[in-house]
Amino acid sequence: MRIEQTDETARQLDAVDLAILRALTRNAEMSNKALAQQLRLAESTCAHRVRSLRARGIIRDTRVRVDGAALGLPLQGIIRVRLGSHTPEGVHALFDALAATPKVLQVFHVAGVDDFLVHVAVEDAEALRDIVLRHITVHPIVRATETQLVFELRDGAGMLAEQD
Amino acid sequence: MRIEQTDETARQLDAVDLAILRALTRNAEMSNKALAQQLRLAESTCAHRVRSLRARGIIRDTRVRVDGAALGLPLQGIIRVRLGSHTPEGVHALFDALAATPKVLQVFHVAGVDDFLVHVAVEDAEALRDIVLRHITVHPIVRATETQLVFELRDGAGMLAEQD
DNA sequence: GTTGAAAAGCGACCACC
DNA sequence: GGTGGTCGCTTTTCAAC
Repeated sequence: MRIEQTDETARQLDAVDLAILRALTRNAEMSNKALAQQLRLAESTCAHRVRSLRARGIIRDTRVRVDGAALGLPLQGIIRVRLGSHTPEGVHALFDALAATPKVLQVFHVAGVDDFLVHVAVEDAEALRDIVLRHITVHPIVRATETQLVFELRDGAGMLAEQD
Repeated sequence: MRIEQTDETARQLDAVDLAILRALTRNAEMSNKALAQQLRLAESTCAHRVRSLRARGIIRDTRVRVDGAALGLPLQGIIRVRLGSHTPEGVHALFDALAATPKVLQVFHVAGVDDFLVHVAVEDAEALRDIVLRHITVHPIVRATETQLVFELRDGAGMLAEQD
């Protein structure tokens, strides 16, 4: 584990903070007691650190992750969206509409070949078509879409991985 | 809220289960007591439901989300990866390597124009180039990459949204 | 910033409906 | 499947280092 901090934002995070973030990023159900034991801290110290990380906004929130298949949404897709016009109002309105669409998990507003990448979870191929036709290409601003089926989605090593 | 369940997998999830999932998907820090009050359930009933959802794998896990900018990784990108050959061993090995790369948040294995979409968080443009050159295009199986900068990433309405 | 010890709150379990 | 009560543990708080 690297101890010294290099850049200005990370300077306020020491090795203990990073260890806490690593643990809670893997499993946030862990009790404060267990976390303190693992890091060889007093329970009160550990609780204090965690509260501070939340207060500073470094820990944004805590969420459960739901199994899509168990919910009847076994299929995932990425819909690449290209626009025909790019007025700020039009782009923002579409962004809002995409994010508000049921079964949409994440919306990436990107620079590059595409304008948006829409990650969705659906029950079957027909539901996927429904989203594309009834929620995306209905917007006149959308010039073209291209849908990619997700075979598998894995978590990466993440922001807190040791450098290699 | 729709009460009746239509498809077979969701049949085992009633309106109360869905309400629990909706709440914990937004904020998993909520205490069992608060959750029970919100849903007008007895605390023991509520706890029983939540434990059952976990045991059945419908709730996969609980995680904190960390602010990338606060950690010194303010830039996000999507790297689209196309392969030159598609042997199962080669594809799997690359999948493993991508998921194990520091600063990689998610890896999508997809069908379509591309083979993988790699979502990364980095400190600056040079770090992005480093990932592409030193962790992705180094693999001989990779034919081409195309990088898209992420302007903004929003959560969608999600799997539990009411149908519209 | 860190610690240990008391007080307050919470969740696990039980018999019962 | 849902209810209310008791017990044991965890978290919070606080004075002190």
